[in-house]
This record gives sequence, C-alpha cells and structure tokens, in this order.
Amino acid sequence: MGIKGLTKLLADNAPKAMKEHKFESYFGRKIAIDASMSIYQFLIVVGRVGTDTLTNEAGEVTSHLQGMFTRTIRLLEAGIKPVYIFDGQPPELKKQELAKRFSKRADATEDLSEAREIGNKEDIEKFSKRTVKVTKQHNEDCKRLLRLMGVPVIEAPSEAEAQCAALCKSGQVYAVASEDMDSLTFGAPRFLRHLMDPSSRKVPVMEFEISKILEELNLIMDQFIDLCILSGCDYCESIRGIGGQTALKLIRQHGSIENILENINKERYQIPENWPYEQARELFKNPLVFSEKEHPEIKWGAPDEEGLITFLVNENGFNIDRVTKAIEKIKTAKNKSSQGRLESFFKPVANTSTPIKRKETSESAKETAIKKAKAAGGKKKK
DNA sequence: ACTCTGCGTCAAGACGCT
DNA sequence: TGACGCAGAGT
DNA sequence: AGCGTCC
Repeated sequence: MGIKGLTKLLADNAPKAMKEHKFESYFGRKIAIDASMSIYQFLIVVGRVGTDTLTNEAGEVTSHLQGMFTRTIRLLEAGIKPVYIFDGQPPELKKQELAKRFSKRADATEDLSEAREIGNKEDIEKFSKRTVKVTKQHNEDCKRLLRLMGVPVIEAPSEAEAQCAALCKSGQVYAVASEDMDSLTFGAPRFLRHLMDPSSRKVPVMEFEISKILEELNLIMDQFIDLCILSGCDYCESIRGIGGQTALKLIRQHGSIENILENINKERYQIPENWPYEQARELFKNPLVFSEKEHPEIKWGAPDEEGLITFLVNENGFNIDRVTKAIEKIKTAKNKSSQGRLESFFKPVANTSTPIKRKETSESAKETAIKKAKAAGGKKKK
C-alpha cells in the first residue's frame, strides 16, 4: 500500500522535488526494481481474458514470464541496467496488513464464484483480478528467467523496497524504480515512478530526490519518516482525523510524533492503543537489508541462450522464433550499452528534465485556477 | 473554506499488424 | 492496490 | 490509434 496520499502531498507541498525525465535519459543507468510488484501487475493483466491467462501445457500460468521477459528486454534496449529485488520475510508489524489483504482476497473469491453462477463476464474478470496473489513459484520462475537473461537478482532478507533503497544509498544503483512511495520513506536518494508505464509515450518518468524533498518540506529525514507514519503506512494504524496535510502541519509545528502526542488534544484525536509507531519508525530507519558484501555481486552478463530455450520454449510453450529473436535483442542491447554510460556523450544533454508544471488542460484549468487563487490569497510560507 | 473519510469507478503489459 | 471524483461531516 | 495476440 505504501504511504497514503504521499504523491499528492508532495505534489502540493514539494513540487520542485519532482522532475519529469525522458525514459531515454536513463541510458547506462543501474536501476533497482521491486520484482514482486512487477510480477503482481503481470499476473493481473498479461493475457487475461476473464479468468484465462497465458499458460503452459501443464496449465500453469506463464503471464508473469511473458511480462517479465518483454519488459526486461525493453529496459535493456533502452540501455538501462536493471537489478531485480525479491522480497524476503515480511516484518512482524506488517502481518496485520497482510492479514487484511488476505481477507480481501477471500472476499473477492466469494464474489467471484457468485459472479460465475450468474455468469456476468465483466464481474468474473473484475473479481478474478482481485484474487491474484504472487506465489513462491512465480518468484522462483522469474528469478530463473532473469538469471538466464544475464540480469542480476537479489533476494532481500526482508522488504524488497528497503533493499532497493539501501542499494541506492550505497551507490550500487543510480535510482530505485517503483510505484510504491515507501521507497522514499526507506530513504532511497533517487526514486523513479512510471519508468515502465505504458511507456515514456503516455506518462513521463517522474524523478524524486529525497534531499530536495526534505529541503523543500524543510524537514529532516527522521521527521519525514514520522510524517509518513502519520499519513498512513503498512506497519501501523494512523490517527483518525489526521491525514497528510494535518500531519505535515503538526510535524512542522512539533518536530516529532512524541512531541505531537504531548501537545494535541487527546479527546479530539483518539491515539490507537499500544500504538507501535516507534517500531514502525525503526523499520523505516534501520530496515533489515543486506550490505554490499552480503549479497551476490551485481553483474550484467550474456544471456544463456540454451537455457532460455529450454526454459521458455520446452518447459513453458513459448514460440521458438519469438524467443530466438528476443535473445538477439538482448545480445545487441548488451553490446551497445556494455561500455556503460558515456558521460561526455550525455553531459551536454543530461538535463532533459523540466520542472513539473501543473496541468493546464481544459478539464483541470478550473482546479488550477483555484489553486492559484489559494496561493495568491495569502497562504504564506515561512 | 479546508480537510478527512468513505463511496464507487477504473485500470493496472508489451507487441505487432492493419 | 492507487488514483480520482464526489458526497458528506467535522473543524 | 485500435485491436488481437502472446502461452
């Protein structure tokens, strides 16, 4: 789930910390990606018609392989060096959240069988998407695929997002690409959204720099973490009646959750019983991750052509011509970008970024006008 | 007037042929 | 699941 | 751009 409303909060309060970049500008960059997130999306959408998905002869789902394969090739062709991070054991505090998701899936399963009885095709598709779960097998399949492609894989001890952030902090990757905003809470210095959206064509890549966010919000990292906890995270409840805006105001005013708790009206705001905000804070601040020496070296190698044919064609029913062509693409892409990023080549045009602008389309013109009026109307920042 | 909440809704990949 | 729009209620 | 296909 990430952090509730953080995108909007940052768009409203730290717009300069977000920059639009071209997909192409990441040529030669090493990028960490949370694998489970991607797999989940693939399972939901790739080749799905009703409850049907892509499958091999044994009837096992192959949508995640198709999705992972083509997406990774797309990244490689763009000169991007992806490293995929897989989830380990979730922290204790997340169990509640996971239980919630589990029960939602159970509800969806009931809705699905009901829809099946009635025979409503749209409902069947809708509910079947909600029952999707990434299994151990899906993860293992994708690890095997990526290794065969010569793409590095890291198995995180706990949260993948936390490991991604750690790789970025230590300079092993340039940025973390995810749709999950808690990468920022984990302190990823540079964070990309929409890197793999139906592409650079529709939505530009949005790049966040944590240092700029802190600067613009006028907070230190510890305070930003507290802000995220108050806004609503996966690890604990938040305080009913306090959303992003109020949380930001309170943090600016009091500096920490402790001080806020001492100063707010507890009649008005019900503080959850035994609220484990300190543990949540610790999970963001010092998450369980592998250091550079504890995980395998991050290396991009040549694809194992035979292995790919065996796995994809023989075991999973992929079309051999497509796979062969795809392997050629991988080889070409790797040769092209094997020298790495030529800084001299890119420097003059490195900043293709432009500060984000508020949309001025006809639909949103009204909203923008209101916002401008608001800003002009005496909302002063210190 | 502003904010939070809760409701529904929608869509969520990538490719190539036409 | 999240993002967005809209209704409603609380401050 | 729209639409069917990938397995």
